Amino acid sequence: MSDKNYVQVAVNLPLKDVFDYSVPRALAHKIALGKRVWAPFRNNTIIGYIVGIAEESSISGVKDIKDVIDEEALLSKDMLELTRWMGQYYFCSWGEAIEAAVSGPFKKGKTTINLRKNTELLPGINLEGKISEKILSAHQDKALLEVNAFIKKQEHAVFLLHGITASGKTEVYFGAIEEVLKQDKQSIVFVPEIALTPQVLLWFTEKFGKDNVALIHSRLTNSEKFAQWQNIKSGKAKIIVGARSALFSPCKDLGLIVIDEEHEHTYKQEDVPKYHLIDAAIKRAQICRAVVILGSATPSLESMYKAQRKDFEFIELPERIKGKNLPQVQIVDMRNQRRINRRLPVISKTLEDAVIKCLKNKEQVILFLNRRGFSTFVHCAKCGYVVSCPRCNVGLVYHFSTKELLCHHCSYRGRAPELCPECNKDYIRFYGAGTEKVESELYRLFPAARIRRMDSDALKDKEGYFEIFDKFRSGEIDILVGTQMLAKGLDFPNVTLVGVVSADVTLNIPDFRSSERTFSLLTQVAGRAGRGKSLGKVIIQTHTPEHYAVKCALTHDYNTFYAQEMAFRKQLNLPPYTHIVNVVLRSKDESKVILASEEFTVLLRGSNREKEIDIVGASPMPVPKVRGFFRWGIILKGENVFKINELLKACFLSWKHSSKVKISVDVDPLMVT
DNA sequence: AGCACGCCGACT
DNA sequence: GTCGGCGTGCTC
Repeated sequence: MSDKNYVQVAVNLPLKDVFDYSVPRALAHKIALGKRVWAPFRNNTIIGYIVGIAEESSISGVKDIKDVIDEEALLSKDMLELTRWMGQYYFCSWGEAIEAAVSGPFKKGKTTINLRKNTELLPGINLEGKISEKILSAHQDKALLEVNAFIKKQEHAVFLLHGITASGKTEVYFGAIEEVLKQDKQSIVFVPEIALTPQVLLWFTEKFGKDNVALIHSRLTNSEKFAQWQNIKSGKAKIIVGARSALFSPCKDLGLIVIDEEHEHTYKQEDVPKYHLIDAAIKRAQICRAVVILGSATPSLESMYKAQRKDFEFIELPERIKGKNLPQVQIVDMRNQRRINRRLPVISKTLEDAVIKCLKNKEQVILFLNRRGFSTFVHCAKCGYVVSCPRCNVGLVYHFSTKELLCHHCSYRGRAPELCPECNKDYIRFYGAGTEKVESELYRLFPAARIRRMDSDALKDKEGYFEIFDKFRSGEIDILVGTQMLAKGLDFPNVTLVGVVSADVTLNIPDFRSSERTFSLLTQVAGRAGRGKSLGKVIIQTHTPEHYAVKCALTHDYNTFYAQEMAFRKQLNLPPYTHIVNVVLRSKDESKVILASEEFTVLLRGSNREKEIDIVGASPMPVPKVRGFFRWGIILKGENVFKINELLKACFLSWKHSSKVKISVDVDPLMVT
């Protein structure tokens, strides 16, 4: 019998994947895959993860590991496989991917944590869980039957559940989870934002009892995370509700993954490893033969495309439940509005009248504008000077509440100049409306109404997300104005009017997905109207009423939107027909970034022998300067991410660049040009 | 990434 | 002289 003398160890550095270490005899019995070790590295000791065990090593001068940290493996075999795939797909090291999978309480080599008393999810509430028999619609019933067939077979499959707003997707999730429970397996349910977890948690605890439900998201304390982690690991918690990080829940036996609002961009992690939850969750489900349900009223083109290619099973819920009719949508062409003092009104006469009617009927109104602040454009009317961020060069936004100019890229703060810094004249003028401006207009137009603003600025003081929503639901607020955080799937039965102050904000973002974002946002926002007894109404103000994203939202027509948008993507060879890998170079020294990106582009082009990969760039990023760093990007397009990554890896190996230039790689980025 | 080494210019 | 900025190479 030969000794297990060597281990392969992954470390949290952007380096090669694994390092070999020898195992001293005294530690030999403690070695196992997925355990952490203390490893000598250069002249200090770092944490490593055992990802392989071998009888020999080709490395000369291997060092002994110093200690084995864990009694029991921290990472399961499945988790090692998942993280290895993540590293390969998202162009980071295995160790970096593992680091993302390690929960807070286990960071820095910790193995346990003192539990604080109050780690209960819903303190004071004692929910037993009542399996209430809801009568499903024919469509829901059919959907559930299809999903449960796979769950029963314990076979992996991905379902795309396209259900219009208020079509009862949740009931399908419930039914699938019940089926998984019969097998004594676990389910993970993802929601796009931490702010939504309490609501969803409540639904699930009401249904399944609070002992069966766990919660995972990044804002829990380490003590709370540890308690939840243990409940999941032991198999006690059967349903895990969570945000993105719940992907790494240490499930004993995972049978189902539900991703609600699958089109949401928050499912993409913005820092390394820059993974997309959908792809990573599908990978995890493949590994453990679990079923995945992706639910949305406006599926991402990526998911819909896969459904059409039969990579995903496709299910539709085409009707709203029990007589909740789709709201009537009306478009107001802002180009036809009468100017007042040479300015276009923020709120059109049509919208104003509709609000008045609502208030008269004691109904509630949601006004939506995806832009914070008061004035989004501050300039000198005499010489044209635009007040911009010194670190990012983008226009500063005037915030009325703080009387400050704020950079929405880097949070730079400054005072609004009284005289133009360029020509010294008293002609500084404020243009462009944000949520604060809408709020002040509302006070002017409807002095008797109870108005509240909800955006990330408003949440900073006194009231939180939930308090405002509670007050709105209980009728203490008549008009709620805010950014896209209002669009999420919450129910307000008394809301009969939803106004989109400007559909153009999202439409004009210079990104190839701006139409998709706009259509989906308009549809989601419109879905907030008419959830109660009375018919809802939606008013969309825009300067481009002829745009297909706006037109399709008008008629709730996903299929037409999909067809048009796909034609556009096909023409430009964009996702979902291809995959994009974005290489971003940044430096405080502008000439160094330009030089490096041009050099690297030449290198990439030279190595791209088969011409399989489309190389675009190098060019400055849409926001070329952020926090004083100049940014240039190279876009790589191809059908196969692994092939793009191969090319990248080869070029990185044969290229030395200035240490002043930092490089990051984003696979399947959400934003490019 | 983070650190040591070695090369240059420019200052008490 | 020597301090420090920066490119280069390496980490089992």
